Amino acid sequence: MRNKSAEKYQRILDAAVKVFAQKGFFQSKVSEIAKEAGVADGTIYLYFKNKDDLLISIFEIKMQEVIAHFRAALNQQGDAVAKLKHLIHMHLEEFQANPDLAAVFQVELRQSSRFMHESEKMELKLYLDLIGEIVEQGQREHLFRDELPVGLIKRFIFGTLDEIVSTWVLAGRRYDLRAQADLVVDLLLRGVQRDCEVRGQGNQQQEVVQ
Amino acid sequence: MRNKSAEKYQRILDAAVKVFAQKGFFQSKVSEIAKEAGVADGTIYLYFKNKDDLLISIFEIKMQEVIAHFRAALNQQGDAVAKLKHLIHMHLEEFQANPDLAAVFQVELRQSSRFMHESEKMELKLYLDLIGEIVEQGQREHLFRDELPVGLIKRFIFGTLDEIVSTWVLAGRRYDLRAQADLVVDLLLRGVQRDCEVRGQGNQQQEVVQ
Amino acid sequence: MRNKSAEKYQRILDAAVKVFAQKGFFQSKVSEIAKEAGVADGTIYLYFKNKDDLLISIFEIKMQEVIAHFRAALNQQGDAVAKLKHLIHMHLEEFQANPDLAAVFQVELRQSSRFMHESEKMELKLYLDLIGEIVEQGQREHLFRDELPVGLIKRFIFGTLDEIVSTWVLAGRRYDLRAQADLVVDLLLRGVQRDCEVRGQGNQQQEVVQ
Amino acid sequence: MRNKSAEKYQRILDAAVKVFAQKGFFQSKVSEIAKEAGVADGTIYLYFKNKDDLLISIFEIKMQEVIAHFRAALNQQGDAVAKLKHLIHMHLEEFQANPDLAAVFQVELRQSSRFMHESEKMELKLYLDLIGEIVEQGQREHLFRDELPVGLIKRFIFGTLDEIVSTWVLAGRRYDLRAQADLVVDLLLRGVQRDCEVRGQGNQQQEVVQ
DNA sequence: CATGAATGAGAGTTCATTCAT
DNA sequence: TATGAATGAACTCTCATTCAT
Repeated sequence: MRNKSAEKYQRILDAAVKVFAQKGFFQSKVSEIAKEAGVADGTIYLYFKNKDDLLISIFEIKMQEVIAHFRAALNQQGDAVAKLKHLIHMHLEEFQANPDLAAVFQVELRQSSRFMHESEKMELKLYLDLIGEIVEQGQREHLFRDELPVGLIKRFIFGTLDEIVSTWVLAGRRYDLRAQADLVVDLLLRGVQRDCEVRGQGNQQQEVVQ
Repeated sequence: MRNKSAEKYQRILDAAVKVFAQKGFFQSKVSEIAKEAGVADGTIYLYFKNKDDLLISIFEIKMQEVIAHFRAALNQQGDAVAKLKHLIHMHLEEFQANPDLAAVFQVELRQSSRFMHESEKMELKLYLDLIGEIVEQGQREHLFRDELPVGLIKRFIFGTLDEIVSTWVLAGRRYDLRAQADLVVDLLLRGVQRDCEVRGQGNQQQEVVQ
Repeated sequence: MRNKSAEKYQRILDAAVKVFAQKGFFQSKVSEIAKEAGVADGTIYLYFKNKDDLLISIFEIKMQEVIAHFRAALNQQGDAVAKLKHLIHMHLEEFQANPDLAAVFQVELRQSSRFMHESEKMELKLYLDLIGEIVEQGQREHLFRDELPVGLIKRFIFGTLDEIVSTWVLAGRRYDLRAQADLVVDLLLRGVQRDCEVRGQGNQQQEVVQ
Repeated sequence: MRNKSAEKYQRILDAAVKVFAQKGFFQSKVSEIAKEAGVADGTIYLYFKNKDDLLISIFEIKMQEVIAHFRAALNQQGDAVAKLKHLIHMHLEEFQANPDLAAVFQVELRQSSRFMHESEKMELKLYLDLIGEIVEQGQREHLFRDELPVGLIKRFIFGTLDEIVSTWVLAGRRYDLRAQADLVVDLLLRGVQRDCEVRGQGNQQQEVVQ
């Protein structure tokens, strides 16, 4: 029972990701998602409150998974610079590997009035916290500029990553997102690292947007 | 005649900005916009093809105005660093001064499938070009790192600004956007300037996000 | 399930016949038909593509029924003259018995641009074929003038019947349509029968139009 | 003034015939007719009460012209048989020469609820009267069967002509309508003429529908 | 738990008609 | 008379949600 339920819940969620990614939130019909998931329309309402809830749930579930996964991986890393590098790589790789999810996160999710206008987004805060912890560690380790407020820096880092992914999604996900990872690392570190230790890391450069 | 028409077109456009900003694109009813503009529902269709066209037109018209205005202002500035600083300030001030417009640009516009999926967005390209010109000038003047591809840098700059504004909009436009200008200037310049000339500009810091 | 669906389909079809007959196609609202059928507006769209399709379907379904019914009845008759007489009687009786259907066929159906302009009307062709077969049989039996082209004669017969019914409908269906049957038989037979065998059949006469 | 007005009235009427014929009554927009006539939308309402009135007026005006014209021409003819033959020829030639008018009369006019449902149609009665007079003359001259009621015979004649024209219009006006005139004359005369004088007129036959 | 037929509120859009100029 | 911008009532169709089976 448990498992069957959980499996159907998952199937609906995956179908929703796929359909939302393809058609956009408002263009997606509940009946399409149902068909994609191989269930009846009404069944969806046994697992989710409504269409909006379906979208929000995608975000919440996936973010929880991602945060748990990232947090575990970061514990394997040493100093803040190493952690930040790793986070950036994982962030980009995650979306590269799940392009439909990327589309939903970067575009469709923002079409849910509930998501956009309610200030909840607990999971987003948790992700920002994850970044914030790295920044704080970096400042404690005297690797990061400590005159910068953490609240701003974590948003700066997240914002850059978010923008990179959005641009990639809107450009049709045609180029290799991971290839930009090192460059992004370079740019972000230049912004946040203390002066002495920076200079002369990345001069890598490959595939370029247009 | 001319003026009356133009004035009504403007009134509808402004009403649409206001209503879209308040309610979101899909939640906004054409009849609400009509009422806000003080015209009949049908009148809107004398000036715009449909609801989608209304949204797209807001973007196009406003971008054209902004680009013309910014370009003129930038011509008053000297080197690329001065120009970039000024652009950043203008960008943030513009949205600060027109918060409804900011909401439409950063959130609602992305809800128009036509806007998101059609690769047009000519005006957006023109704005990126404007940034690109500054970057190229900076590289010619040996002020900006020339090993970085212009296409990426201009997106990096735009992306950061875009994200800053989006964050502000989504946070309820409660803090002073312009106050972040100098910090953003600092962060972005650190990323793009050549090593020697950077260091030790901004350590300013004021109002902070949350 | 089967039956419930079929029954609802039928109910909507009958309601449409009634409303179209009363108000005319363009004056009929889908919501009126729904109310008449005792279903929700949206239900109609589960069974018919749109309002136009509803009208076309009335024609197709009813014609299929009529053609099958007529063809079976005609097989009971002997020579072409007997068959033609019987067809005329059945044609007029059918509409007399279903005055709403008559109104839809003779007036409203011609208001559907799809019906009027698309050259389909397969069922109409099938009905003309039915008449054509009688004419051909009549020519084979040397009962009908064989110098006349079948294509014209069958249209002449159908046209006369069609006109008789239209006149009756437009006159408010106030008189007895069947009473004209024998006269029509007389007139049509005079037109198509070979010279020798005609003369002196009908001198019947009763109820007269106005 | 008079003339200018009359000329504009005429222009609008002609434009309406053309547009109604092309698009059908309900698909025709008043603004299209205005453009075709080279006047402003509002101007039409100076000459006609509304869209329906425009359609009715086409019928009335044209019928008045036709009746006057036909009546004059028929006075040149001798007996009822000659007159009927001439009427049939004129009827078919008139529509052949004005195909747009034919489309409006045979199809679009029946889409005006006012035309179809109001029992007025004075002009139609006048035309039926014209035919009726021929029939009465024919009975007086002992050329036509006098056991048949005039009311029926005139409708039979009109109905046949009407059907012939309708069939031609609905078939796309692709064949020569006049070519059928003699055949129609033959068929109709067989129906209404007294037995002795008929037989052996038409064996003509040419172009045939499909 | 699952189904999917049925619901019905709701919104975008059209277009005949008006009326200030 | 003539204009044509403005009006706003009205209608078709969609689709999230429900509930009897």
